Parts: sequence; C-alpha cells; structure tokens
Amino acid sequence: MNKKRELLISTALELFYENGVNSIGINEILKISGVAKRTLYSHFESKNILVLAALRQRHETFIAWLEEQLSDTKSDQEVIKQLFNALGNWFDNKEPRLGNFRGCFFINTAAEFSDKGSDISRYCSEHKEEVRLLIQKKLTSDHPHLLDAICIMKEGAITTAYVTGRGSDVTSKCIKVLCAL
Amino acid sequence: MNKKRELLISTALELFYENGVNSIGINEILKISGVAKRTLYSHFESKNILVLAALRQRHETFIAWLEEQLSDTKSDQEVIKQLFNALGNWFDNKEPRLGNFRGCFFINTAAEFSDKGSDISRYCSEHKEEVRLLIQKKLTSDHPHLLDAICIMKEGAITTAYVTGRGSDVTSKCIKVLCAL
DNA sequence: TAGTGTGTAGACAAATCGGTCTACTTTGTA
DNA sequence: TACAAAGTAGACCGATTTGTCTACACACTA
Repeated sequence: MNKKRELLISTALELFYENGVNSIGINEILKISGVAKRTLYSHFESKNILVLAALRQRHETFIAWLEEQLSDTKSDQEVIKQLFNALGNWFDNKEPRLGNFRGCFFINTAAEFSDKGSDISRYCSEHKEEVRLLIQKKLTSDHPHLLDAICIMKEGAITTAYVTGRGSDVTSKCIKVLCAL
Repeated sequence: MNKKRELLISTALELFYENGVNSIGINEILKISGVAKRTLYSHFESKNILVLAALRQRHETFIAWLEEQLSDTKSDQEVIKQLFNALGNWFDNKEPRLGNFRGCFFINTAAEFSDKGSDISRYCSEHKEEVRLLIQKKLTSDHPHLLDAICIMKEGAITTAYVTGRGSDVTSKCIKVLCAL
C-alpha cells in the first residue's frame, strides 16, 4: 500500500541528492516518477514536507548500512578500520545502496537552508547525532577523545572527498591517524 | 574606481554566504546594493560570473585572514593551536572579517552545484588546495600524515560546527588529538 | 561645446517556481 | 453491483527567476 507515496519519496531523494534540493522542482519529480501533482499534494502538504520525508528515508538507509558495516567489530581499531573502509567504498561508488556519491545529503541540505530553526535544519543535525550514538555504541575503550576524533574525521573525510574529488586515499590516512591514538 | 562593481560583489557575497547562492536572486542583490540591473550586467555577463567573483573575494579574504593567524608560529604545535583557535573564534562569530559563521562558503556552494566540471565547482576545489598549501608552508616536521590530518580535521570541524551548531569545544578536541600525534 | 563613459529606473520577456483546482478514471471492497 | 477512496491529466494562479531593452541623466574630456 501507499506505493505512490514511496515512489515519490525515493524519486525525490534521488533527484535531491544528485542535484541539490533547491535545484529540483516539484514538476521534475512528478515527470520522472510519473505521478500526478494532485497525488503528491494529497500525500505531502508542501515541498518542504517532501524534503523531510526524503531526509528520513536517507537517514534510515544510511543508519542500516552503517550498522551492517560495523556489525562484527571486535575492537576499537576494527571499528575505525571498518568505518573508514566503508566510507572509502562509498566515495568510490562501490556502495550501490547509498547511490552515486555526492557528499553527505544532510550537510548539503543544511547548506541550502539557512534558517537553523527550520525542521529541515534540525533534522540534519539530529541525523549527525544519531550516527554519533551508533559509533559510540560500538566503541569499548574509555579514551577521552576517540569518539570525537572519529566523528570529526568522518565529516572531514566526506567533505574532502566531495569537494576535492580526491577521496581514495583520504580514508586510509584517517585510519592511520586514528589508530595511532 | 569600479566602485559599483565592488559594491555588487561584496553585497552578493554577503547575501550568498548568509542564505545560499540559489536562495538569492539577482533582484535582491540589486535592491540591497541600490545598483541598477543594467549596471550589474555590464560588469558581469551572468549570475554565475557574479558567483565566481564572490567566491574569489571570499577566497582572498579568507587566505589573508588565515595567513595572519599563522604569521608568528614557531613550531608545528603552535600551527595547530593557532589554526584551530582561530577557527573556534570564527565559529563563535568573533572574527568580524569572516562574517556571521554559516559554515564554509566553498563547501556550501559546491553542495549547490552538482556539475563537477563547472567553473564554480572547480574554484571551490582550488580554494581548498590553496588553503592546504598555506598550512603546508607553515609546517616544519616531516611527519608523514600531519598535513593531511590537520586538513581533514579542519573540514570536519567546520562542518560539525555548522551542522550540529556545537562548535565551541570541537576545536579544542582537534588540538588535543593533533598534538598527540 | 559636443561627444562618450557609465550610470539610473524600470518595463518587459520567457521560463519556472510551488501550489490549487476541475473533471474524469481506476480500483478495492462491502 | 454500487459506492467511496485514490488515482490521472493538466489548466491555471500569482509570484519569482535570469536576462534584455528603452529612455534618460550625469560627468569627464577632446
């Protein structure tokens, strides 16, 4: 049930992530998904609500993917290695579930919405917090700054890989630095 | 001379950085700067050319600011401390030359322009490369990954500070981690 | 004095934006 | 079979987008 609704969300997510939210109009989502405009507005009361739904879908996909990547870690060093190797695969488009790499959808979207109090900006922030909690759950040592260091380098790796286009060796450097702590 | 041209660039930069490039129309820049549309198009042949000019001005301001922050460093540890303390001041809006903190203008703009071959995307990438070269120039040790670690954590600190809004203690953690290398 | 920049104000064009609405069709179920 | 829900196509709305164009004013210089 609600097949049209899901089709709209997945089409919107794909186009938003690929091109940026403000560069994609409602009409293009409708044309590509083949859904009628009336149907869209019966499911989502505005474009921003659809953006939120796309963010939610991306969040669930990303969390599930990350949890899987970190499922069998037996030490903090393994967490670091598997996390950044997984990110490296993402940067190199070897993770089809995450789509063609174009940076972090939440960072990109937050950059387009300047009002920090908006639902969209707040959701982007919450996503980062949940990813942090997931990584924290996997860590065992009580190293005071390890979690922060991992999260900061993760954000740095994603943006560096996207903006400079040279993501292949960024993650291996993160692993070396973090494992030296 | 060319006072109008400079006024247009600084107004555009301010509005673009504050709101995102795609959220600001030409007409708003004209209204706020008080310049006529004809004048704008006699100086810039399109909006994208104006965006490029704004990126260039931001680049020069940022490089000059950063060079000043790192002017009297006597060791790599001092480079790390002064760099991230300066970033922390920026995040806390204590650096008026850089304007109200809303993340990195180049990351934000790259997020809005999906075509990686465009002049705008390439300029954003080049800016990051030049900042990297500036930091490299200040470092003296031959630590194999120090430069990379600093640059990755710098990007991570900027995006973390912007997206999560909690930038105050991010930089101090960067300093601790990097000085432990 | 006459001519040439460079500026202004703002109408205008063509496209697109998000969003509403009418009129009709399909589909699932009681 | 009959009815209600949910879908379709697409015209339409007002606002906004980038960019062009006309008509005119001012200032500097030959």
